[in-house]
Amino acid sequence: MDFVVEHLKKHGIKPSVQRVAIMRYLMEHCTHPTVDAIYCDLQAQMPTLSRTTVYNTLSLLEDRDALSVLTIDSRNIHYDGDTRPHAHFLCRRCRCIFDVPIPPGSTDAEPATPQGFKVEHTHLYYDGLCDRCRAKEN
Amino acid sequence: MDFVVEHLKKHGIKPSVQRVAIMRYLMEHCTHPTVDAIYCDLQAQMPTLSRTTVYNTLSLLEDRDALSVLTIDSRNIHYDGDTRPHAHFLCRRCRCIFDVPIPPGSTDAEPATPQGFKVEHTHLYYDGLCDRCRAKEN
DNA sequence: TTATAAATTTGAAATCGTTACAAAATTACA
DNA sequence: TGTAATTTTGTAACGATTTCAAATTTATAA
Repeated sequence: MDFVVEHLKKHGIKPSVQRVAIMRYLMEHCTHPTVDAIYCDLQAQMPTLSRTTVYNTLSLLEDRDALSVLTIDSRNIHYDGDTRPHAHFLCRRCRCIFDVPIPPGSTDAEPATPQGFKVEHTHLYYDGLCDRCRAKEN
Repeated sequence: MDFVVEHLKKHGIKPSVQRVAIMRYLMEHCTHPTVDAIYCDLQAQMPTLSRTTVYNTLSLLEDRDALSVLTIDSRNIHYDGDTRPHAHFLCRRCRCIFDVPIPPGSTDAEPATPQGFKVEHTHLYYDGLCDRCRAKEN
């Protein structure tokens, strides 16, 4: 079975044409796309696709933990189809988001949240300048 | 000299009445306020304060690293006058943001960013349920 | 002090991302 | 095949943020 359909089913989501297309887009692109990027790219092949459907679907995927929501960029929400643990880096100049491995030491560190708190997700974000932009900056 | 004025000067910011009021608000409240919270609260004492000034000032403070911008909540940007390293927890139910100490092990862990990248800020975010909401959830 | 320039603040209008909602289309099921 | 449930769609509304030019305040020089 298609790995995208399988992924949706595993998270209790009925695989409609639109949902599969959106989930596939997320799993096949490592660009951490915004709603708009997903909508614009997919609309080329699915002319009837609605922006609302993209919003609805991403919201559903989020609720079922089938994707990761990146809030690293204050200007736009980005989405990541790769839910395995990894950190992210946002370049403040080109505004690209890069995947970064979690530093070895910090993986095992337990969140120091107060008693009774239930941690469901952890996000490690960096920002600064990527190599290209760092060169251009001077 | 007033510690707020001092803080602004240290970051190369001319301490106007509005800037001091906004920076003071951030330093005296540990609520991680939104633009709206800052604006509404301060307007009670400063009736002529403009929303645009709050936006302008927060943007200036961010550029000069005089505050910390929290992107943990996808619905709203929050601001933190405490720039010392610490993590944050967002409750998905009450949407409160809590300060969390950085877990001992992870502090020294160097970011595993690619060669040539310049890390300027690090953010560690958790989300889930706070103790109160966890109790109510059932 | 007074005049002039520079910096800051203000409010209105525009913009942009997101949500609400009801109708249309599709899918599941009796 | 008919009916109910689910999903998708497009429009309108909403809310946060930005733009922008005028008004105000502050700094500087005569």
